[in-house]
Amino acid sequence: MLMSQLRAESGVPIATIKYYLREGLLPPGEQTSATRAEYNASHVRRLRLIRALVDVGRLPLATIRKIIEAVEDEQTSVHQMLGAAHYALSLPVEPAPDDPDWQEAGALVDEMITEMGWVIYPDAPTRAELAQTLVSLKRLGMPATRDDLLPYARVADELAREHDLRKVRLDGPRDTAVETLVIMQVLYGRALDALRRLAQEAESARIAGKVQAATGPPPEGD
Amino acid sequence: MLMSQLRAESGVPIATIKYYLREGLLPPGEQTSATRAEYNASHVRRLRLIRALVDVGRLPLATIRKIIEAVEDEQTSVHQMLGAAHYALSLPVEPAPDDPDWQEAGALVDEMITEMGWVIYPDAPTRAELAQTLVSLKRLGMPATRDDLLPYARVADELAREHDLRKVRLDGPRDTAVETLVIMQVLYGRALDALRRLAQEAESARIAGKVQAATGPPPEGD
DNA sequence: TTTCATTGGAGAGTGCTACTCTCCAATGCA
DNA sequence: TGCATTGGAGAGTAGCACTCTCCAATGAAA
Repeated sequence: MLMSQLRAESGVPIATIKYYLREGLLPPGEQTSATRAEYNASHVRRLRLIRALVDVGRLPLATIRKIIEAVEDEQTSVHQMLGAAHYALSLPVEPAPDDPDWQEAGALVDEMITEMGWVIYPDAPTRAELAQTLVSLKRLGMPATRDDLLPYARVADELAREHDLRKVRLDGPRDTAVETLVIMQVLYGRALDALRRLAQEAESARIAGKVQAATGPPPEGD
Repeated sequence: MLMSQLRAESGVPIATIKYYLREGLLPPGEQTSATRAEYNASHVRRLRLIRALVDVGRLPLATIRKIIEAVEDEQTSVHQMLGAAHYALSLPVEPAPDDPDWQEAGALVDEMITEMGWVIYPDAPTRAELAQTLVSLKRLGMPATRDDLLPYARVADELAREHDLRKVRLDGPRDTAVETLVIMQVLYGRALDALRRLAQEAESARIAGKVQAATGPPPEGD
């Protein structure tokens, strides 16, 4: 498959494909002559993954590249790749160990992890990310208590056990496993986000008893 | 409160405050002379809201502005404001009515909404956003069925009913209600995202029976 | 009363991301 | 032989979110 066919299959413009090649997001094709390279179905698949993570998942290319690098490093196990993917997906947070709010938030996160019986790497960046979110909530005058947080944790646990990880074939090919996992995390995350909005809208309409007022578009859209 | 004090209270640099004023994200202070304006606690609160939505929620300023405009329009009811906020929060999606994948996804979304007993405005952009996510999943070779989706919908419904909206005082002041709602949607959304990652990590570690390998940092961080 | 740092405001400039465009020589199909 | 296509490199662009510079008016301090 030549680049123009890759473009046709994936829908991604050639200039963008060239850019992804340069950035290392897409592995080079097999060079058949000085001006020809052969691409295959894995390239199409990779392009579709990138586009889904960019368009739907709103992930920056730097994050996608980190995930792809982990996938392509033959040294890492499937579980290390999962760790690397989670590492890449968490927002960078600078811890403020002197801030009492930060300490309190960290303690709450740890307490909740214990309560849920989760075994988590102590330095997992996701811990810090969650703590940061709790700090923000407190600053906004809406501190989250243990009881506020636990329902969300239980729901996350249920979804991870019963659904997210059920789709991932951990014994299958390495790249497929992490790809599936990232897709479950990111795209189902987006779906869950949208579903929460739909549920909120429905519930708000129910409370208000008047549907149209609750759901009309704003005065001016774009 | 002068601008320099507003800066001290909120932690936001003066140049940025000025920028937010220009962009209409922050209402002007009360002008007391040609070179002096008085700010108050509502300005501090607004700045904290903006920073939380930017830093934690990763929302673009354009989205935040739309939400703020809805809040500040005295004409709209609390429920219209909720609609406007959801409208602003949904990713822009261009529908492809000719695409069979799109039609199938839309049908699945409608079926699920009916199944959940939700009453949703027919043109709600969140519908289209969810449909778009389903199309992406299909393109990636992981089509979501009714049974894949319903558990997530049930979870969203439970959280909206039992937690998200419980915190919102719909009978209270307009601005507070929408602010609370947006915070619940966006910040708890981030928290849920992080919790799902923690739960996945814990579950993956449980399956693998080896914690360290699953959670170590990637070969090179930044 | 005279400094002189501060203030509000406007405009231009910056850094980053994610492309997108232009150019070019080598190639390979017609 | 002719000429569009290809791969590759570099520069250019658009949008976003600031950030910097400048300025005259001001008001607190000396």
